[in-house]
Amino acid sequence: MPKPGPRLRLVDVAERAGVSLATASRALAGRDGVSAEVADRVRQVSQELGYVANPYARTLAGGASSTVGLVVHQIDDPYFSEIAGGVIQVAGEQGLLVQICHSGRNPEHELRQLRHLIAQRVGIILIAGSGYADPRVEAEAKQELATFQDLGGRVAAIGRHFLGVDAVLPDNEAGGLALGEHLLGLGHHRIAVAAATGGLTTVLDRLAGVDAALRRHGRSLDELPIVHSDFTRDGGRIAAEQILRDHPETTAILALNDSMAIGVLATLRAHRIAVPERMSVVGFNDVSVASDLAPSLTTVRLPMTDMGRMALDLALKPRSRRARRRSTGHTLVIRDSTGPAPTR
Amino acid sequence: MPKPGPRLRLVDVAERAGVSLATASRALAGRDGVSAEVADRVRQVSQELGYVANPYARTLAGGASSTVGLVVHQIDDPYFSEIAGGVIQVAGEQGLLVQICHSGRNPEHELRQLRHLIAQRVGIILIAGSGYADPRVEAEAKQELATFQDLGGRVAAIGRHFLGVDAVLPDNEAGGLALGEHLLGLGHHRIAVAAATGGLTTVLDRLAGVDAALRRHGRSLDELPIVHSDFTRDGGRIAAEQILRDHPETTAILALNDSMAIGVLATLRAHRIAVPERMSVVGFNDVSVASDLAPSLTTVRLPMTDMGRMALDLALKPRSRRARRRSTGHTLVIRDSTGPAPTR
DNA sequence: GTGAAAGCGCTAACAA
DNA sequence: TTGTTAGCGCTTTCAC
Repeated sequence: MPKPGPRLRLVDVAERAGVSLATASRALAGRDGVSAEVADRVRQVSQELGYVANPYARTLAGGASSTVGLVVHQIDDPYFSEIAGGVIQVAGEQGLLVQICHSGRNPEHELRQLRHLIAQRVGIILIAGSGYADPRVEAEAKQELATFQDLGGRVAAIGRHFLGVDAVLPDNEAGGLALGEHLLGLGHHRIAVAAATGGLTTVLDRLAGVDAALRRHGRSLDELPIVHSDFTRDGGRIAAEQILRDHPETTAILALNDSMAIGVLATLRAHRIAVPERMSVVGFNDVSVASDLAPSLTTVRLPMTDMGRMALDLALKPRSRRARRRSTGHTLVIRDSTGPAPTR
Repeated sequence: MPKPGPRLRLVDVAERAGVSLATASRALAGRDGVSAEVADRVRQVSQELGYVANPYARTLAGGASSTVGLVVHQIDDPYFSEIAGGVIQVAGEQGLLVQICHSGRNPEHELRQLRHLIAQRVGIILIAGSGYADPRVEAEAKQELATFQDLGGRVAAIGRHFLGVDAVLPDNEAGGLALGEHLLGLGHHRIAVAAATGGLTTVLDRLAGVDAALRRHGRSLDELPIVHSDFTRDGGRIAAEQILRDHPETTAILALNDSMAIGVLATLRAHRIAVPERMSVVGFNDVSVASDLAPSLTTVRLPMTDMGRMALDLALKPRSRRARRRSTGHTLVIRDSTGPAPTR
């Protein structure tokens, strides 16, 4: 592995500006104890020379770590890549670097990544993706993050409530409610749910929303077939096959995210089942391709890019006594994959 | 921004193992000059204590930088997020960190990002996305990367030939040829091309392939309408609108990437033009949704995830005298968006 | 307001 | 084979 070469150092800037190392450092850090003119001159010179501080030296000397660690399940899942896009935007504006690593939807692996990031002394950790309903699974990560924060690190979560850190929380329950109401409003009584594994809070929250909608109509989630699979297209395919086999009377499939909905649509197409004439389908998230599918997908829009931005914004604020929570809002986007329940 | 807290240091490990700092350093780095037993004991102790080296101190002291800088146009473009997925996989296996930044399809911004990464002392730079046909545009980046390499950095490009560095090169020309042959074989004579801006080598290479196919049939690219737009869905929409307006006799649209093809399909759907009965459409890349569109998209598959892996693999090898080139291979994937040219 | 000097934790010469 | 020591480039006391 390569070694860094000789480059512009702060002394060079200081020399050119005719000040001491310490003054130059203060000026560039924007700390006070430097006269305005001197500070300006230093910044000017630094600009001209194209000086960029060596982050290793800076961090080692007890300065700020300017790197953000972002933990996602899988970067090539559009949900996460859009979030990452938002994070990278803000980071770019702030001159921060973003390190991305995969947790692979696996709590143990996630914990390893977390520890690695902490050992690497990142300044900020952003952790995205559903949390686990079982508090024991979250406990270690929570502990690790708490220690990290006590040592001065900053943390924000995206889509997890039980980590004891600042969090951006998608409107999962409200979104589930909106989808449920939408399908019920179209006259669907035989609704099946394509869900991910039950241990995820995202799944539980979205289901709770659906349940709330059903209860408004004097029904409940218990009556619906819920097939548990993965939050992926393949998961959607598997769930759809099972629904078609075990619950042929179904007129609407509610997939708990868009990836699953895409898998559901593919399966229905393979079975030559008309959407929405014979079967309505809804997803969740509104990833960018949702509008380009055929039929285009009715779904709940979450502002993924903004969620990434919000998370980093939160983490850039000083830590507060209590963990902050930011709700994302949501929008029901009605497209062509849903229609009135077929009349028999 | 936070400061790192007090943590385990190498001296602590050395002390516990009853050796000096230097010996401990050597033992953990796996360098020789340490007896096997001592080395083992040090590693043992380090393990037990859960010691992880401080990368800032390590790098500052002239050690290896273990971070990889990955420059992509836009991480939430599936082409790039799949590449990033491959890079992150390999990096995870090697214990490397991946820093991702956006160039935003803008040579100047890309140059800034490059300089920033270099200033940040990353050890490896991976640069993905089409290069520019104008050598002057590439010149600065090329120069910057050459200097970086001379200082011991490693670089690999994905999809760019003119950077003078190791490169993973997608089969753009051969893929273009395959698509051209496919459409001509279906009897299409009125083919229009939805291309991105002409300054990109990817565009030129793919067009060259199409031209080669045409020439085999006694024709040439000059006869075809080529609409230049962006490598995005919106770009595809704009191009399709223009093609429909100016070249209504067209029976096949060849989009130079899948994003554009998706935009083209959306536009055709809006115009109620049947695909493939009245119009065939092809894309390029085979992003994962291509198979889930309706109609599913005929396209050329590039192994994006592998391309990411290959690029990092290349960069991890020692630099060779001449820049290496790895071709990716490609596969024509025929799906439902192409059919025989309509007979009049 | 400014400068001199002491580290931060590590690697790599240089000694032993 | 092992230990000692001088930096790497920066931030931050502590003097002035």
